[in-house]
Amino acid sequence: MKYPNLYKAFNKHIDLPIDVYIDLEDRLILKKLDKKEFLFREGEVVKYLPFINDGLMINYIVDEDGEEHVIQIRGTGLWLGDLYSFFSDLRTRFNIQTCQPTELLMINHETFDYITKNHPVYEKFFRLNIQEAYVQTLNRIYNLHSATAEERYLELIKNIPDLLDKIPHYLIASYLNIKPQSLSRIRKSHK
Amino acid sequence: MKYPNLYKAFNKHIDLPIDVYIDLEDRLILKKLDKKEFLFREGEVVKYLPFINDGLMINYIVDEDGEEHVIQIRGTGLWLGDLYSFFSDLRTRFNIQTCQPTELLMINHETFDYITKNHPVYEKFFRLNIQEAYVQTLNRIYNLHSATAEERYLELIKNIPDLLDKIPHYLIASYLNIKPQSLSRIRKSHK
DNA sequence: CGTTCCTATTAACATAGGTGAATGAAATAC
DNA sequence: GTATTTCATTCACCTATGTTAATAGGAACG
Repeated sequence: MKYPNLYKAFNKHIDLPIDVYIDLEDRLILKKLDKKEFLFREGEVVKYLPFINDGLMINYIVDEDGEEHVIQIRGTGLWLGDLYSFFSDLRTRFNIQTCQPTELLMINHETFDYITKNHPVYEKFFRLNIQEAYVQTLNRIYNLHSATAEERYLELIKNIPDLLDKIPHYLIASYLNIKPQSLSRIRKSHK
Repeated sequence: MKYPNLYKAFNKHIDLPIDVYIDLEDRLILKKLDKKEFLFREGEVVKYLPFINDGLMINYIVDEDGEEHVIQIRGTGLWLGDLYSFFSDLRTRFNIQTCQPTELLMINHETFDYITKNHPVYEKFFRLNIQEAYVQTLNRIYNLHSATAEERYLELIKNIPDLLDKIPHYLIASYLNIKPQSLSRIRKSHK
């Protein structure tokens, strides 16, 4: 087994026999990106389902004023791409970029069709995986509605204590839906 | 065919043969709720996948201060429940309530297992359906990040012009993440 | 039918967070 | 190693939205 992180990620939702896993592992596309590299950008059609085997990435959208809005921050052991673009063949709205050198394991359409056809358990996995991501984003909306900027900041660094060292503060500010100046102000009041 | 709305909803994502649809339709549980009735509440384990055949519902979470935060508003032709609770058997955080008399078509576990086993196309449908909902919530986060309260209001009434007549303004305000007083203020400036 | 409660609106005031500008530190480029 | 850009921080000031309170119209209820 070359990628235990991936195997572990599958087994969070389903019981995956080793040989069924290996059948997929042999077909994965390995991709290594440097810091600040793009996996894909707005306007492209996404051709892969990417799993972050090691690293850290963000998903952001640029608005009409050219401002970047960080929608997701995800690291090792998680998936981050655009399922919708992948499955619909429509252009994505998202920009997916690394925050540090990152190793990705990617599934293309051919492999996805092969594994779901031959091992239906994978279809179930992807359904459960998306469900979890979906509920997470609903909770994120609740968080944006019910918590102040300060509370969101404290919760974030509680969940990911070393995040401040790993990615620029202005991206964290964007994720928290505040300006870098406000993040500074909040951080100052907690020193 | 008793429920063309449902058949149409399936065919948005997949090609569903009539007989495969009928096999499901015969197993649906029909539920009629009055205005302001609950489909389920926080703390319950959700036993059904509910489709809104006719009506309007909201999903809200109550915070520690007792304040309600409307996370979703969904009407005829859409699904609204808690997939995560349904599939994980864990208690839900959500309160799902009608805003007007509503007719629901519900799938229980037995039926879900039966139809996905006998007609794999349904498994695919639910995956695609969740994906769409997931991308919608990501866009909602983007909207909360990039648009002002006023812009969110204008976009909402553009998309659902008669919403103001259908549900209390304080629920719309909550969905927009503002107070009723602010909604009044915004509405006043657009008369 | 009047009473009670709930909702929407308005206004005066308060505040969290935004804006713009200045500074220095750190990263990157040459 | 120096020059240049990028990033984090601070400050003074501003604005959108929250807060509190008062009012009034309707719906629900006995």
